Amino acid sequence: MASRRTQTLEPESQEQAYLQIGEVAERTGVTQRTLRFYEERGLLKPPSRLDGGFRLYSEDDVRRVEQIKRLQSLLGFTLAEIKEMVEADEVKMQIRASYRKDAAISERRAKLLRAKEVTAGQMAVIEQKLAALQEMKANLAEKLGHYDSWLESLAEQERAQRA
Amino acid sequence: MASRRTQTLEPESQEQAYLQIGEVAERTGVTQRTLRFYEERGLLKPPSRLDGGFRLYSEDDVRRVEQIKRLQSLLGFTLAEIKEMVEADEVKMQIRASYRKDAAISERRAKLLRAKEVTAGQMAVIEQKLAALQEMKANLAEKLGHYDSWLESLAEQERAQRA
DNA sequence: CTTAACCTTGACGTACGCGTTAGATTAGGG
DNA sequence: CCCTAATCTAACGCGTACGTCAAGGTTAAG
Repeated sequence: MASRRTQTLEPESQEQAYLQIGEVAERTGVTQRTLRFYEERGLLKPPSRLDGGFRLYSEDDVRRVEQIKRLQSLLGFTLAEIKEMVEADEVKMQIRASYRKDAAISERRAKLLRAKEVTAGQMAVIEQKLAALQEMKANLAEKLGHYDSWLESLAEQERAQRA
Repeated sequence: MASRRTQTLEPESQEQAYLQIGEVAERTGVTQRTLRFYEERGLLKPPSRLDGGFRLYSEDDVRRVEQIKRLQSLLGFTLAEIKEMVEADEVKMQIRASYRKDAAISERRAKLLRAKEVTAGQMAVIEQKLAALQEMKANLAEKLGHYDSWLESLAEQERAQRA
């Protein structure tokens, strides 16, 4: 049994600890197919590769996959919508990377404003969903109250009957 | 031009104002195909029919369709999940209908407890989503704060440069 | 009674989000 | 060097949630 799995692929000195696709799949709970699919659809940037062609993911990639799963399963966004959101994050990363660079101030401000705009849009979507959820929660709470009062009245009937 | 559309189909005396499928589609924003599809999948109970076979929907049906749309588009539930939820509502309706009937008290209590259980389950799901959404909102708010402070520091740089 | 608007039941088509082989290649312990 | 687990690409399959004809039947205004 040639059980492999160098899992961290030797974090030489203190470079990134790269992960192969199987590890990422295990840690995130999605399948390898799904990871390749997300790459196809542009949700994950093409990861670096080992000489043989094996994909090498970073911890950032893992975090992104987890974010995708949250957006998808908990909030019901489509992959297309999620792609827009992660692309906004990309912009943010780029800005952070070029922050100390010598880009023109007006250009940097424009980028920042754009990033802020996109984030505000995401915020609006989320607040809309929040409001809808809170309304539903209130409705359910009301129903639960009804059930309880009905149950109470049943109990009363029972006491009356036993008398 | 024989333009039709009796829309309310004569609310004789004060019986229900029935709607044909086209009206329901228009009011709810879904297609007729979707309404028939929901019926196939058990999300809408088979509506009454006109002698010719035309479907006749009630206002309750309209409300149900709107509820389905909310659950689907805002929260990303599948039709299967939504079916469970509307079936819980059916149970509630049945209970309300048989409330004055002479079913055994223990049986009615069992039904009520079951309905309460199901509703509590829905509540749990919603609270989970609420928590996730609030966390995301907090994250986005933090990002927005970062952007603002960056923009401020840019403005400061600009003032220093002009001096 | 005609006719336009509306409805009916199939039945096939489609976009999304992966699942599932199949066949070849690579990695690394023994 | 060999063996086997792990990964690769390519391609077809599948369940969900409808869209989109096709070929008629029904309703109501004129």
